[in-house]
Order: sequence, then C-alpha cells, then structure tokens
Amino acid sequence: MKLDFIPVDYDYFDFEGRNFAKVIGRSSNGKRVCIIDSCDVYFWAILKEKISQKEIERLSEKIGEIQLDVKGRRTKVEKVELHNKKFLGNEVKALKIFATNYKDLHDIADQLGMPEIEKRRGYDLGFISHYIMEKKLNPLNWYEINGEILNNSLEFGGIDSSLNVDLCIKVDSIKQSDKQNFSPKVLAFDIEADDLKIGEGELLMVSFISENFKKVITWKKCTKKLDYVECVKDEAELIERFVEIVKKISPDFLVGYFTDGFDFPYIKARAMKHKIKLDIGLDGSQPRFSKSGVGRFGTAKIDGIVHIDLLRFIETAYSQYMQSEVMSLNEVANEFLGEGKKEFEFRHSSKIDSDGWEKYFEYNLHDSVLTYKIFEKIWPDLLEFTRVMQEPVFDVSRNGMSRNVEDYILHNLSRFNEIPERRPGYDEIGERKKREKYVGAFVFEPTAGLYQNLGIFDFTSYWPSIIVTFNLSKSTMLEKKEKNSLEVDLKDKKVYFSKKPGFFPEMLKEIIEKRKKYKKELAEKFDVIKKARSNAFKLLANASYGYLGFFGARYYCPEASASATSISRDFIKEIIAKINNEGYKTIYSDTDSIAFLLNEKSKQKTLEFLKKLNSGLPGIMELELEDFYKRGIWVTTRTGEFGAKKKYALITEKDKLKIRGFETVRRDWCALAREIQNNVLLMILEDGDEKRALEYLKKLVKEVKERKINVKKMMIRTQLKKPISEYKSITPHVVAAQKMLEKEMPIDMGTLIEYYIAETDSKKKLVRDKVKLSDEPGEYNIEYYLKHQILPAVENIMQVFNFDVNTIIETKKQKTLGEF
DNA sequence: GAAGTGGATATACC
DNA sequence: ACTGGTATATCCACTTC
Repeated sequence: MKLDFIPVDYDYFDFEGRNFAKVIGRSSNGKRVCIIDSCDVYFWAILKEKISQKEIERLSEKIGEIQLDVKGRRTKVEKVELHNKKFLGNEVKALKIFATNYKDLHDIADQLGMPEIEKRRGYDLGFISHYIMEKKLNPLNWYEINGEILNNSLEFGGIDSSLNVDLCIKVDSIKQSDKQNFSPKVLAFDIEADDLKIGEGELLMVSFISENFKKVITWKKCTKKLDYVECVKDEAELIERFVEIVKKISPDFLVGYFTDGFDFPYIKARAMKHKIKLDIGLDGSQPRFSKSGVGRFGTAKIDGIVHIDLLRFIETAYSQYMQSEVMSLNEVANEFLGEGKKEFEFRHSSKIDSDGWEKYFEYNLHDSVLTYKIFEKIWPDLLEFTRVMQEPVFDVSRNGMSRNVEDYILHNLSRFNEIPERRPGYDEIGERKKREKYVGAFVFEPTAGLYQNLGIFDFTSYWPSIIVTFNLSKSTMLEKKEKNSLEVDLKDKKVYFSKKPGFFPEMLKEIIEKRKKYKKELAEKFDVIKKARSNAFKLLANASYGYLGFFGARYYCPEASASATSISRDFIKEIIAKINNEGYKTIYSDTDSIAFLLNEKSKQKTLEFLKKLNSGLPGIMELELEDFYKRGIWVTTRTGEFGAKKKYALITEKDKLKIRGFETVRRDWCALAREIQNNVLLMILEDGDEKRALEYLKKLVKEVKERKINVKKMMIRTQLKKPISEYKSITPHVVAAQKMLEKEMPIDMGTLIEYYIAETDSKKKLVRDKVKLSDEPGEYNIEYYLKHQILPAVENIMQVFNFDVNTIIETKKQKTLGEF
C-alpha cells in the first residue's frame, strides 16, 4: 500500500513494552489516515577523554548488560554503539545506548555513574520530538508512505478498530513528496454561559462554523426565525449535541478563541456535573487537560483532532506588531478582518426577552464566524511556523518564542553531528534566576528641543548580526584565551569566543539568509506562504538573542548575551562619532538606531555616506536608512533635568507621524489626555511652532472645566499583573479590581481594569479613594484630570517653547504656586 | 500634617 | 517561568521634622 500523507497530529502508545508513534493526518484524496510507526530509542553517554579502546569495550559490555525493573516494567539496554560525535562543538567519543522504551532512558541514564562517563545526554526530548528527528516525518509536510493496511487486525492490540479514521497503516518506508497544498478541515466554535466563572453557570448555547455549516444549539429558549438555531431539551442534551457535532464533522482543527482558558474548562465542568463523556477524540477518549505552570492556563488536547486556541498563537506571533492594546476577540478581529463582534448587552438568561435571545444567538454565531475567519487568515503563518520548528502544530501554536528557538535548534542539530544539551533542572534554573543583570544596550541622552530635517539610520537585525559576525554562543565560548580568539571585556571578567563557526551562530546565519531570500522573492512576486515563512524566520532571528540569556534555555549563555550588548555599544558609539565627524549632528540613539540632523546636507549625500559606513562594517552587519523626517521633537523628563530617553515624535515630509514612548501610545492613560497630546504633537510638528497647539489646548482645558467631556474619555485602563491578594501597594487599579470582585465580576490576572477618578467628598486625599468603575454613575474629577492627566501629557512638550502650561490649567492650588 | 524619598507597579522602546 | 535589558512615570508607603 502506497499513499500520499500529511501528518497533522502526533501521539504515541506502548505495545508489548515498545513505543509506537500514532500519527493522524490526511491522504491526498482527503481521507483521514492514521499511521503507526516506530523508531530506535536511545540516548548518549559522552566519554571522558583518553579512555582506551579496551576500556570502552569493557564499558560497553557492562552497559549492555543493564537490566531494570522500573514502574512495573522489566527493561534492558538493547544495544550499545560507539560514535564520533560533537558536543557543544567539541569532538567527543560517545556511546549510543539503545533501550526498549523511551520512558526508561532516564532510569538507565541514572545507572551510568561510571567514572569513564563524562555526561549523559539526549534522554529528555520527549518521544514525539525524538520520533520526528529520527524518522524525519515533519508535521504538515507531504510524504509518500509505504506500508501495510491494518484491517481490524489484532496487531497493536487492535488499535485500528478503536480509531475513528478511514485508514490505518503500519509504516514500512517514508519518502518526502513534492506536494505542497493542504486545505485542512476546520471547525470553529464558541460557547455562551450565564456565569463567567468556570463551571458556575449554565451553558446556554454553543455555536459552530465550518465550510458550508453553521449552527447554534440552545435549550433555554427556542426560535423558528433563525434557521441555524437548533433546540434541545436541556443543558445535558446540549453537551451531548456538542460531542455529536464534533464527531460528525471530525475536523483536522477544532478552533476557538481563549478556549484553553474558558470554553473547554467550562464544557468539561458542566459535562462532569451531568456525568456526560466528552468522547470527541478519534480513539474515543476525552480531551486531556494539562495545567502548565503557575498562573498560566492549561491546555485541552484531543486525540487526533488538533485543538487550536487562537489567542495563544496570536500572543506569541503577532501581538508585538499589533496596534490593538487588548487581545480580545473583538479587537483582534477588528485588526485582522476589519470587522468586530456583534453588539450585545449581556444580562442573565432569566432576564432576556425573545428578541434578546435572537440577538444572543446571532452574537454567539458571529463569534464563531470571526474565529473561523481569523484562523483562515493566520493559517499560512501557523503552517510555516510548524514546518520551520518541526514540532506538532498543537505545541507550536501554544509555545512561546524561546521554545520555538529551542525546537528549531534541536531539530537541526543532526546536521552538525551534535548531541543535544540537556534542559536545566529545577536547581539550575534557580541559580540562573539569581544571576545579576548584565549591561544592555546604549541609549543616547537627547537634548530637549524641536529639530528640523533629520535622518535615521538603523542596523538591520542588530542582535542576530552581532551573534553571527562574532560567533557568540555557549558552544563557541572558550575556557581561556586562544590564538585568534575574540576577547570581550565584560564588567567583572574577560570572556573569549572561538573563530571556528559554532552551530548556533551558523543556524542563525541560515535563518537570516533564508529570511532575506524569501523577502527578495516576495518583492518580485507576492506569495502568502513565502510571506509567512519569511515572517517565521524573522521572529526566530529576533528571539535568538533573548534566548541566550533566558534561564530556561538548554543553550543558556549569559556571557554571549553580555558580549553581544557590549559589542553593540561599541559599534553604535563608533557610528555616532563617524556621523558627527562627517558634519551631521546626532540627536538621539537607542540600541540600533541613530537620529541625526542633516545640517544642510542632501539626502543623496547622506545615502552615499551610509554606503561608506557600511563598507567599514564586519561580517553580516549592515546599517540602513530608516527614513528622513521633516521635524522631530524631544522633551525633558518630568523633573526637567534631562532630555528624556525613549520618548520622541517625528513627522515625515508627507506628514506621517511616528510617536514613541509618549502618553499617547500608553494604554494606562485616559483617552482624553492621549488625544490632546497626540493633537498637540501633530500641530507642533506640522507647523514648526506652538501657536495653534496652544489655542487648541486652551479650548480643551476650558471644556474639561465646564464638564463638557464625556466621562468615557476619562476611563483609565490598567492591567492586573497578579492575583489581587499579592499586591503590596494598593493602587487605584487594585481598588477598582476589589470593587469588581464585590460585584462578582470575573477578574483574573491579565484582566484590564477600567475605572475613572470621580468627584467625592473632599476629606479623602488619595487617588484610590476617588476610584469609580466605568459603569458607576458619577462625575469626573476636574482637578485630577487637569493636574494628573492633561498637564503631565503636555507640560514637557510646551516647555520646549518655554511655555508653562500651569498658567492655563489654573486650579485653585496651582494659583498660589503660580505667584512665585 | 506637609514634604521628601524609595518601592511597587505598569507600560513602553528596542 | 515560559526570550533580554533600558527607561519613564505614577501612586502608595513610609520617614522626617
């Protein structure tokens, strides 16, 4: 039997003591296929230097005789081989120790306390990762599979008869295929419930969207007006229908939004209450819920069907580039699709009239529609991320960038003949976390002022280009100085790096080259998959520097991180000096970018100068023009003593604004202050003086004093970063959160708390005593908003023109101060 | 009880 | 705990006189 196959979901099982991979995917004619395969399981014992051949033979024999009785399983070492390998770039002799079951590797490794053995590695990868590395059956790529159909055979304990697939195949051989296209079957869903606390209310309805399929199932209230609404008897029947529909559609991907944290835990809790089995897995199993880490939400994994929680992937892959300040379905849908959620005013189901129910059904269905559409939009990225990281899409969609970097490294090690480094243990992580911060990037202190005609240069992929050019990594760091090695002087010690290219910088170099290649091809002809691939490589490169300094990294090397920042400071300062020497004037610089005054020099000349600068840069380091700007403004800090860093605004000749750091771009300031500041900046940068901005400001201050501003514009939004009880300092947003708790509103860490500062009786002095929730009636506190929102937002901007904004704010107290 | 200061907290920049 | 360091700013908590 031969067929084209694309692996989608990976799992494994034990049969007669051995591990078997059970991979679910599709054939080219759209059939649901399961393949069963096995691979060698082994780990490495790295030998100490200067061990004689005879000693190795004796050791191998001894290891080969190891037998264990663990976890109710008798196991033994099956085979031992000697290999020439590399570990952290060094040539080593290592024993490849084969076992029957992957789960035994750790226990066997524990038996290897022999003095000839230096290190034990490669037993902590997880069977699926190990299988993918061994057999190169990469997720979401097409293969030609040769094998034997299991037709209700008793092999593997009759696994195929209990699996709801079209075909089950025992693999003989795997060959790469050229096929590219894959359109998965997708089912999006969303639930509504009365109480937002998990499992504490009733499930009211569930909506589904798939290709040519839409449905809302409900039991509270029935309607004949909407043809997609299906009515059932009660909540128990609703859950049973949910199970039936997932089984009937049997999608490759079951997609939701925040479904790891809300929908699945909710359905599980309600199903348990009614004693209903959520047997939606292809093998008839219920979703497996795993808790991952403290405070973080767990995951819901379904056998054979990949559950995707869009929120998770969006947070890692997109959030840093998104405009939206919150990652709710509404905001994300607006940004991705230009379309938000349907309007619906929530109330308890007992208080909804029949019109209300119809609106509720539409609302619920539309959430699934948005979820489905967002999935379609991000699918190319998810596909390419998975192909690049070579881990199952379930994991890739949930992993953070550090994990992605590590997966990429692990799956590419074999090309370098490298044995994988181990994951740090609990104690080691503890030690690493105690490490003092190393010195980071250089930030130039600007002089406050309004400037004309600026240019900005910046380094392309600064960190990756430094790591590659100077060969920085754990494996290239030397014990001591060697001939031709690079010496970096860190604050408390000197470190050295070999010139011999290491696998980490080499991989990074490949990543950058691939990114460049796809980007170039994209410029010639747009292609959504290439765009996604280019993006995956870009994010991977950007995260690689942070990975080196991350305490959880296998290839953790803070010395390499510190060296990268040290080198970065040297280069940026050198370029600043060269720019100034050429007759330009540096105004500002942060990490990898430099803003300078053109000083009557032409753009043409500036670009030629850039070329000259580039010719002096080593390796793959490259400086490019970010843009030219008509005007730019830098302000002082609030104390007025220094030019403020990380806060500036620029405008191009085409009047395009670029604002950084100002309150305008901070979500924890009220909309009014942000709007005023934004307009003031725009007017000043457009005109080159403050006159128009000043008139505008006076007008707005008057409106605030006359209470003409809608209280909606006064809302301050601040995120809860930890459980309320853990706050040592009771700030306004904590008070607001406490008020929400009293009202039984669901709050969690991560919730964005919305409140305003209201007029209250004058005895209370602290800001937090004047906090009111967004829906609480009250009047905004004029003095607070003038003095603590508007004034700070514009004070330092106007100071550039020697204008004191206090003179137009003029609250009672300010007057007495103003007399000085 | 006003004034000053350090710590806790949130968010942005790169 | 789930990439890194640098920086600003607010408001509370506490000390001091």
